[in-house]
Amino acid sequence: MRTQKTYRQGQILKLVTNERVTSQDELRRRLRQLNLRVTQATLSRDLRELKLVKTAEGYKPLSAVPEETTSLPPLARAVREFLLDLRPAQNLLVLKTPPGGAQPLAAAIDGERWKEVAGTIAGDDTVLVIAPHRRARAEIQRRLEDLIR
Amino acid sequence: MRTQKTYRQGQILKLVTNERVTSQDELRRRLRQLNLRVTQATLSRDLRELKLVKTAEGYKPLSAVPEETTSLPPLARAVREFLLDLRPAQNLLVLKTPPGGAQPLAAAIDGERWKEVAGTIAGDDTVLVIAPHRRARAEIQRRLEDLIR
DNA sequence: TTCCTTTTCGCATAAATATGCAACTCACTG
DNA sequence: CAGTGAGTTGCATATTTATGCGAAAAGGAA
Repeated sequence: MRTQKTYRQGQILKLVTNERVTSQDELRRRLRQLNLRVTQATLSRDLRELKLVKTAEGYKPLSAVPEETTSLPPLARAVREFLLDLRPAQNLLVLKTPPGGAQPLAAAIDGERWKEVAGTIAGDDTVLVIAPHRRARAEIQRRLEDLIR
Repeated sequence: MRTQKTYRQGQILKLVTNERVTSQDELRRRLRQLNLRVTQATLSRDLRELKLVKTAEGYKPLSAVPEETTSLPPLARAVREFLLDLRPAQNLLVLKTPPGGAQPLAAAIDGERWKEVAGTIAGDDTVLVIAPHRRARAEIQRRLEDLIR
């Protein structure tokens, strides 16, 4: 039966997109209800072939996700690429980057034209972000930290 | 040190997008070279927070991959949604679907206007695809099977 | 058919990942 | 300050996933 595998993988796709399946063993049990009996080992192989990945919310397709980097807004990209450390100091925020990363990161922040940012000063591996007051600094910090994830 | 975690996750992002990291333990060793010492357990938590998933090619971001379904060409979507089984018979191809799935699947195939397809007939849960000859049938079969993955 | 090659799959187990729990650190509060 | 609560981490271990290998099945060729 050549179509056995194809059929099974079709079912897997269907199951996985419709409900939350969080382990291969759970998937195995669901398939058994459809009268498909296979081992976890086979499912491990199937999932790889189908490019389904395990997430906190169950298995999901990963068809097209090569370079998310190229599709991100500039600041998000810069933060992901350069921001190594971030520390608050009153109304200031000190950002650390790898050598040479400060200028591009500062430029990206400037580019956002956030009203909370009074200005930035970039050295080689450090950016100083100046906010009018602590409250503003906290907000900037929050936004940057959100971008990291 | 509140920024410890943030810093580490920044490094993880950087590492993972630049090189191929295939296990948490490997990631742990790479981080150690940067003088970041944490256990695999912590990395497991970090990866989840960063929404990085394990793929055959290493860890990858899963930020934007909610509904691939909506962005797929119609046939690919229909195949994924409805095609349960596929069996060749000379110059014919018999496709099985869940009840009611045959019409939409057949419509999607028709929509492709493949020259190898002489025509289709759709019942309730079965589609018959008619090809001019075996060779053409094989080609259609191949394309459909490719779409499954 | 019969023989050969390729693919699929289970078994057993290795490898990798997730998590309950307790320790520790901060930031605050009374 | 002591006390409280939230957040972070390591440890130990449970749970989950991957894989080497051999058996069986499928697909072709002659």
